[in-house]
Formats: sequence, C-alpha cells, structure tokens
Amino acid sequence: MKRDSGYNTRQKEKLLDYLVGNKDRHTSVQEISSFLAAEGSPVGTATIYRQLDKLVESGEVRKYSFDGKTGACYQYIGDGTCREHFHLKCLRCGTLIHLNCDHLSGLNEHILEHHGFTVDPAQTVFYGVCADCAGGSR
Amino acid sequence: MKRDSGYNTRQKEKLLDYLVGNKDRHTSVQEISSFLAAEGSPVGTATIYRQLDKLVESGEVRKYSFDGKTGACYQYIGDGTCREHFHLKCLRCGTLIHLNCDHLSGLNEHILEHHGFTVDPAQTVFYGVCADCAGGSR
DNA sequence: TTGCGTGCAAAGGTTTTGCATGGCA
DNA sequence: TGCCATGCAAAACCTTTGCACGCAA
Repeated sequence: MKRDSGYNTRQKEKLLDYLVGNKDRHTSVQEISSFLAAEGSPVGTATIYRQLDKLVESGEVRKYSFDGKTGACYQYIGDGTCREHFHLKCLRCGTLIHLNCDHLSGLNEHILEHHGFTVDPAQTVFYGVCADCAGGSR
Repeated sequence: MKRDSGYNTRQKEKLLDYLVGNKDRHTSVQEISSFLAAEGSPVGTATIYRQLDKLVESGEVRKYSFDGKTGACYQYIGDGTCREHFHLKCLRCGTLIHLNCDHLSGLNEHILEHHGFTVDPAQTVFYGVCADCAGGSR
C-alpha cells in the first residue's frame, strides 16, 4: 500500500492531524477548513479536496455521501487494518463502530457462495442506530 | 402509507413509468430527463426533483448518493415490500440485487444482541461486485 | 373555481480545474 | 534544481427556490 506518498507539507500534516483527532466522527470539508483557519493554519479549499482524494484513494480515509445536500463527509479509518471488518454508522450521532466479529466474517463467504456476489467490506457500511441513541433520547 | 397523494398528472405518470420500468437499475435525474425528452414528453428538472422527493418520502423510491460527483441516484423499490431485506449493489454495472435470505435475516438480530446496534435494512446497502462483472471483464 | 403541479430562470452550494507561485527532497 | 503541492479564482455541476401559468378535481 502506498503510505505517505508525495511530499510532506504543513497543510497535509495539519489535515491529517485533524482527521486522526476526530477518527470517531465524520467531518466535512467546510468543518475542516473552518477549524484549520481558526487554528491559524488556513488551508485552501482546493488543497483540502485534493489531499482528501489521495487519502480516500489510499484507503486511509473513507468518504460518505448521505444525500449530497450537505456535502460529503470524511472520516479517518486507519491505514489498512480496517478493510477486514465491517463498519456500523449511527445515523443520529455519526459515530462509527468498527465491527470485528466472526459471525460477520462468515457473511462474505456466505454471500459469495450462495449469491455469487463479492462484497467489499471496505465499501460497505451498515446504517442504523447505536445503543446510546436508541436507548437514551427518542 | 400515503399512496398516490396529490393530483395525477401526465408528468408524474411518465416519471413513475420510467422508474418502474427500470426497477432493476438505479437512474439519475439527468437520465430521466433525457429519456422523457426523447420520448416526446419532456418534464422540467424541477418537477422531476419535486416528484422524486415525494416518492422518496413515501418510501416508493430509494435515493442513493455515491459520491456526489455524478449526482444522486434513484431507484424504484416498490410500495413497502422491500424494507425487509438487504440490498446488494454492484459498483461496476449498477445492478441492484434484492437479497432474501434467512442467513441475512438473522444478521440483524445478531448485531442487535451482540453489539447493541439496530441496523436499518432500508438504509443499508452492501457494495461489491456481482457475478457477471467479477467473472466477465478484467 | 380552487389549489396543487409545472416550467423557466435564477440562486445557492459543493466540488473541480487552470495557472502561476512556493516549498520539499 | 526538479517536481509536486498550494492558493486563488473561475468554471462546472447538481439541486433548490420564486413566480406565474396550466391543469386536475
């Protein structure tokens, strides 16, 4: 896998810092831009998009598009270890849950054998409501 | 469920015709617009969006947003029967597969019991490559 | 006749692209 | 020094909205 391809720039470092620091949430380009500007390290919008594209390409960051109205969301998922398991994303609080489970691992094989379909765990996300959101507020 | 709320107009009828006739695929607003125009029944873009919104609201049509680049995709899923099972979508040909399978049905319960997460099958789609695309090209 | 549906055009927002400059290696 | 990365601004796109007119009930 390509790790840290390209040059190391301050912008890239700041962007990655923010993403890693918010790995439990998803963020938007707008959010990133505002934050970095407030931090005193403003990064051009085009640069953010270009860097994010590379990170998505390399698999370090995942891109979500809920409805296109609010714009896309991005989330740091690590450097490759997350490809083996599925992810659960809560539609209410935005939390991403990494699901390592034998039961789920067998899912792939089942679908492939019985339905001839090769599921890509890296692309697939289960949407729903997490325990906190389901129990707490209504 | 609200069924066929509002007036019956030629535009609405044509739109629904197209969606139902392509229920095995997803379509874009652009595609719908071009098709209807070619058919001799052009429908304004705004109208298509407005009608689709209603259909999504009523649950007859599902809206997908892959990356926002190509715009959103819509697909007719019927009047409620499709909420019980999962869907597999091929990333190459765009085919949507409706998956009725006991193994998958138990998936929800498993995740709920063991991980406290309530999966919403209506929102969840498995992405991957279908048998045709996997075997055929590349 | 009433009021929703439609079309056109303009607005709003997000994402991409061209080009010259700046900075890493 | 060479080449990628960055910024700015403009462009491209998709989607929404305002307003007047048409059409279903």
